[in-house]
Amino acid sequence: MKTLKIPEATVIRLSVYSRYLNQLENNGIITVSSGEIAEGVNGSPAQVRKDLAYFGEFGTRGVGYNVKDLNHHIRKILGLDNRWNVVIVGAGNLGSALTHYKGFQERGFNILAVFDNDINKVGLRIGGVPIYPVSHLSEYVKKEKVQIGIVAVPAQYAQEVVDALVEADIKAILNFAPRVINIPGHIDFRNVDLVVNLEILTFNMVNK
Amino acid sequence: MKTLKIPEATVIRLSVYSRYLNQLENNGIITVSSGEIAEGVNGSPAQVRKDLAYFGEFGTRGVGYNVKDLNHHIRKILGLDNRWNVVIVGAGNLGSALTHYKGFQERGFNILAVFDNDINKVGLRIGGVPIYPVSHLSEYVKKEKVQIGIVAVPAQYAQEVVDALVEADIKAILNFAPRVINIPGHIDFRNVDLVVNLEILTFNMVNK
DNA sequence: GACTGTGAAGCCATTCACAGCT
DNA sequence: AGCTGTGAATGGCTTCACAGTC
Repeated sequence: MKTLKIPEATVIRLSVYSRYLNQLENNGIITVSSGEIAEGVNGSPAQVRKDLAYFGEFGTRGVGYNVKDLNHHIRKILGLDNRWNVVIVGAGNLGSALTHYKGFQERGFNILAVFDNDINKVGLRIGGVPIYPVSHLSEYVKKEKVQIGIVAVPAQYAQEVVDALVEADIKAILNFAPRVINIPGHIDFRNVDLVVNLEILTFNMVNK
Repeated sequence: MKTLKIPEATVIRLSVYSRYLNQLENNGIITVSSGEIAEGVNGSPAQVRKDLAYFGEFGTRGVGYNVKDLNHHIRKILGLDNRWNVVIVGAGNLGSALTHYKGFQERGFNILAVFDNDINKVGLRIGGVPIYPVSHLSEYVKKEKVQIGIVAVPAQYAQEVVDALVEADIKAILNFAPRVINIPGHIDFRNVDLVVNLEILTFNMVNK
């Protein structure tokens, strides 16, 4: 749809703007300026305006932005105007925590099922979400039209889990396993690497 | 120490290179070229060389890099030549998962304690790590020389927990709460935002 | 007067291409 | 011949500054 290339940093900020706008909406605030948004998210006014300008003209000169309208636009831009089906692979500590995580539901993500190979976990539920064996993963993803897979298995199993998701024609994957993953370019893929994040902190502490 | 400004992207890649070099070391591989590293981490050879060149000359022309030496250098650059004391605030699902997470210990992070206000959790242990009340947080951080705090509390408590860590003169904070945090500039601070990561994926799926 | 939208400038990171070693 | 180290070129993101609108 959009052909113009959008910086990933802009997309990240849009998500943060949206969360801030939710807050303003809850406080009954009608109008907001780029400067106020900037203050609320620790950014700059010019950045806010530039980010929004990629997608249209949402504001009124001399006035600012309508909070509700703008938030609606941003949610639509982010694809949050309808809900997404998600599965989590790995029912260990991290997988369980992600399954319980309230923030996903609130933002339009339906966590449909968790997959694990531990025979003692299969059949149980995590906060209402059923646990199935990994052998059923591909079939389930196809049948239930799951678009997003979250990988929270130990590093050595991550590639095979990703392969199974790819085979099932998943659209996007969020990977928590600390391992370089090979994946065809047409699938959206992101890593969340907990150790790397800590090591950036130690680097900064040591090099100053 | 290092005055030259290093791109954050470079630091992230160094952490990934180091993990890949561990793998090579375990496989008994002695020498590696920038091209092989690039292949192993889905990067480019020029990028690998440029990243390393910020910190010195670690390779031999015509030959490549000594795996063990290079890994040692990178770990030192990242500040991993000695261990770090870490506390986790929040003993909920996410805090528990992070406490159990094996990857931290392996890379030199000692998780000393977890803090929570739930009276039913205080006094218990998570995989051997004791849970203390949040009221003891500042005192503990000072006394035990904790350098890194991980914040895994609900969003509405995140700022006050951060304030307590700042007051205790913590050096760095990794925040998992989906909330904009205000923090003095001299403290190293990073967000890991799970929802934002999913929303980047949905943005990419919708806009193609 | 206030605030948005945007071309231009400035800044930063990545890629290129080749000189320099082994 | 092979591979590193690096200045130069390119590409991309952010900031600036102001014209346009209410």
